[in-house]
Amino acid sequence: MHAEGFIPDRPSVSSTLPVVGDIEGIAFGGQIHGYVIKVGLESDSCVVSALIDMYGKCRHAEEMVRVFDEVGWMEVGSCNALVAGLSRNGLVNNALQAFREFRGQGIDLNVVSWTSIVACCAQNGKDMEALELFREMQLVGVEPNLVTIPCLLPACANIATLMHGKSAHCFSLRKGFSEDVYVASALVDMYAKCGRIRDARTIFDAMPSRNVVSWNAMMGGYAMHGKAKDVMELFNLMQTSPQKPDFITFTCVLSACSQAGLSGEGERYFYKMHQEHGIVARMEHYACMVSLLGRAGKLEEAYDLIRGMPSEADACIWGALLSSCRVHGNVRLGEIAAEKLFELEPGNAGNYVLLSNIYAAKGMWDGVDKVRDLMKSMRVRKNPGCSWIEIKNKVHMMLAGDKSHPQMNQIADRLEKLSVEMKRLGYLPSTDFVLQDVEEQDKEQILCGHSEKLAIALGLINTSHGTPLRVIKNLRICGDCHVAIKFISSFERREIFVRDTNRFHHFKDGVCSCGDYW
DNA sequence: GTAGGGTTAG
Repeated sequence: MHAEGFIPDRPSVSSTLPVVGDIEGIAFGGQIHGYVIKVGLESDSCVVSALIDMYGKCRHAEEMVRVFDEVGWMEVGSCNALVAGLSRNGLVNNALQAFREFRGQGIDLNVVSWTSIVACCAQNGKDMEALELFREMQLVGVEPNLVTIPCLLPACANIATLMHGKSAHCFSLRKGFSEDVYVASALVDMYAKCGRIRDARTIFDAMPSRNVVSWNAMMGGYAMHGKAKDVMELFNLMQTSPQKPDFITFTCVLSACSQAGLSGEGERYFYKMHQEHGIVARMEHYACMVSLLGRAGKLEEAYDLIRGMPSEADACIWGALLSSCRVHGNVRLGEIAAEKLFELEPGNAGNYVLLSNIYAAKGMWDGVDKVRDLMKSMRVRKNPGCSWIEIKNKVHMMLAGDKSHPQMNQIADRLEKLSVEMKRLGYLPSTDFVLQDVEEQDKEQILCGHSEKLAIALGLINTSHGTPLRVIKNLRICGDCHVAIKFISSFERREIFVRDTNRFHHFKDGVCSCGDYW
């Protein structure tokens, strides 16, 4: 425009800035900001919103806030841009604080404002807050729209609250939103993560149009449920559709192969990804491949792959190697991986726990002690285990060792009876999974207090015979609990789904869908 | 003719 002698005005500036933000071109964005001041557009509301958006997208949060503060007045558009910008920069608490302030100031917040804050919470691990704000927006008379729903659904999916997810689904059906590709893709994801993989597929099949996210959500769901065959079938079906797979599609395919132990298949996909689809392998793909080879027992090959990588391996990759070493009891490579991980993420307790489990499985107690001392000196504490179960539309949260649940006496009774029955059938408590420095008999007690066992006992007490139980855990499932739940699924004749940080374990008739490798 | 909110993995 400049070259041709035109003078950019308000609309030209307002429509150029978001593009600058999208490509993170702060140098150009700063120039436009200078131009805005020069020609006196700095108090135009559209221009201000666009500037805030641009600085937010370019990760210049301080400058973003400065622009907002300097205007001297508040208007809903720039407030919305600020909340979104804070959220995008991971400043959740600031976003929540700003939002409360806007409400206090009597700003007339609209559906965009409320959707932004719901999205902010859902994207930053504040799932309960997202649900609460969604309820509140309706209480104050702001009607959720087509965009609000896919912002809310990931929160339902994260904490697996089928009740809230279903209610958002019903809302979408009533409002005619359910065929929107964003809404439907988010529904597929939500149902899959709530353990309802078949419902997810029903939604997927009914979609009038699908984009790559829809396909990925469905394949990711199958992968999480350990259904590698379905992932590959869907991948083939996708080839006949107009949608091209992207790098996420391949993480789904590769992780599915890894879960199912299909190392040959996985290696072929890894090759095809580059050769036939022109997708360059990222860290995530290497992590899948390491896990794929490692879980198949090819630990040396996995280590070779890491050493042959074009760039330094990240924590996900070393973590995949360490997990595989835990599965196959490889102390040497486990120590190598752990050393890297202690360097890359010294505060991550999970890595110490894995290494300790490797030592414990080999009876190397001095190793176990060494890890415990290291954790002490690094001031790393094991995250408390936490499990949820939804029973009759109420979510119950159980913390490891917590005795505060109102039905605690019944839970303890039930666990005692389960323990007797399991031992009769040959269960031996695996006290190796207890990392604390306590007496052997106390270890068994600690295992009984694991959150997943508490949640399952609660579910058994409060649901009728034969009802499937669905439990979500914040950490990887404990090895002793995994054994115990297999027994329970068998003699209680219950299907039990446990979603841990990685995947679903579907226990039925004494076996688990993961085939005991995870 | 202009700004501000959207789903997927590891």
